[in-house]
Amino acid sequence: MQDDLEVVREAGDRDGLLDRIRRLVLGGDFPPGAVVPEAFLAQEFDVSRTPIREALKQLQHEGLVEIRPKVGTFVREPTRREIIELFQLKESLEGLAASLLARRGDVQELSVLRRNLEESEMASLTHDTDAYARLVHEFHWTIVRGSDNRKLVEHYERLMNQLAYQRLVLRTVEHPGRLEASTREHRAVLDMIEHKDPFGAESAMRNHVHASSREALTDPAPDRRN
Amino acid sequence: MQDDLEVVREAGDRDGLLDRIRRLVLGGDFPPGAVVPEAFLAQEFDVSRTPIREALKQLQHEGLVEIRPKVGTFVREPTRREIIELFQLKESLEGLAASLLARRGDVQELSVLRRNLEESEMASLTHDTDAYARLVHEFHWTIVRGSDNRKLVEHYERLMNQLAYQRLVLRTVEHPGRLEASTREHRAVLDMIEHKDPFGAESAMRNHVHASSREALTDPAPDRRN
DNA sequence: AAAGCCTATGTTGCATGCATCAGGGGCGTC
DNA sequence: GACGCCCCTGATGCATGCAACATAGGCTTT
Repeated sequence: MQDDLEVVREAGDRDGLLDRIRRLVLGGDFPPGAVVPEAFLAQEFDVSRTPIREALKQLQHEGLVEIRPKVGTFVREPTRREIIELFQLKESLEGLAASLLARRGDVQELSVLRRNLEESEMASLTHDTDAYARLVHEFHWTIVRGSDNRKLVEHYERLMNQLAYQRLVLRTVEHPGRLEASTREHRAVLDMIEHKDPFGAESAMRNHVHASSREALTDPAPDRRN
Repeated sequence: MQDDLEVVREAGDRDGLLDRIRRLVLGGDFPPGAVVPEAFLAQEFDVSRTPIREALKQLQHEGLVEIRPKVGTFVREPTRREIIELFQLKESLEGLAASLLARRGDVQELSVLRRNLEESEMASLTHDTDAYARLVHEFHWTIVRGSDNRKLVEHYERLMNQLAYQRLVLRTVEHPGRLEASTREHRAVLDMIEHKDPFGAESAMRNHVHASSREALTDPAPDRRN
């Protein structure tokens, strides 16, 4: 049930080098805006600069870093505007995913989602926000994977990488009352999927994402620099 | 009004090398499934293999080629299933774009779209399918760009690259009666946008994409190998 | 003749070296 | 003291060379 997506190694990806560097960047080990010298990464991963450069170029393509020619590679922090744009996309893609899953009506996914929802309610009651954030993450991913549309999964993955989801989800979860509302919305989505109502599922999911995005974009940790 | 998107050169992209190789691959100059040796491209573009490799890795990431480690780079032809998946995404993304444009109600884009629609009707009457295909292409791109959501544009671009649009659009256009129906659907979309009705615009656009995708996936040039 | 091994070849994967250039700091000038 | 010029440093961008490996084809063996 864990991230067994993308088990396939990219060509020549020395033991998943791309993934490791991506985690380094996403993990916030580097302050956003900081430079990430190729030589440092090369030494860090004990390879030459060549494969490092290839990986960095991919990360640039993914929008995670910015490579300023002849200057260096910088960790890219999405602007507020980009976050809004990404949430609009998220709403659309997850809506599609919910719709497709509802149409398929796959029992396998449904039981996973039901179980997830139960655990979420538990975490909600005990106010275990960490567990809750993790469960939300799994809930959404399960639905996206359940769409059985690999291209959708790929695009969603790119999207989520750029959103640096973890922090934002935590923000959302910390809003008073949001946690309970979120759970209700999840249940609504699951209901619609169980009723095999693609349109309703899409609508419910979009409502949910929209709501959570509004919370993610307000108050806690203002950080209005962008 | 031409593809002035992505004018910015990627870092170290020796004069748009990535774009040039992408065009080579998309242009069908290589038979799908054929190998594209790095050495050949290196000679072709008069650079060393290093920047070629970087570009090829990106193309793999875009899903346009497949790099089999230690074997070679192969032009990737989407399977029928992938085409279906991509059209589902297309429907969703263009629906979002239409919705956003309708909400913005930008006059600039509207006049472009009106003009495009007029020309389309001309091409429809004279059965100039080439011109029609080009106009359809512009119509959709104008709406996507008009969404004023750059991330959406980026994802759409990736999507369309994988769809090798040209061929499929031509297929669609060659369906009897489809050409007129397509024009009507375009008008419906534009109407909704002009009325600043996001929901209606999204719906109209999704209907249109869905219809055209159904045609694109049937009869002409069966090619059921996948 | 069929099957299996083995070598030959073409290609990739990566390390290394060098040219190039952006930016910073020091110096001189006004 | 402020401004501007110039060199210097550090990093990148790319070419090149070599090792490793997947595949094909022939050869041997049964």
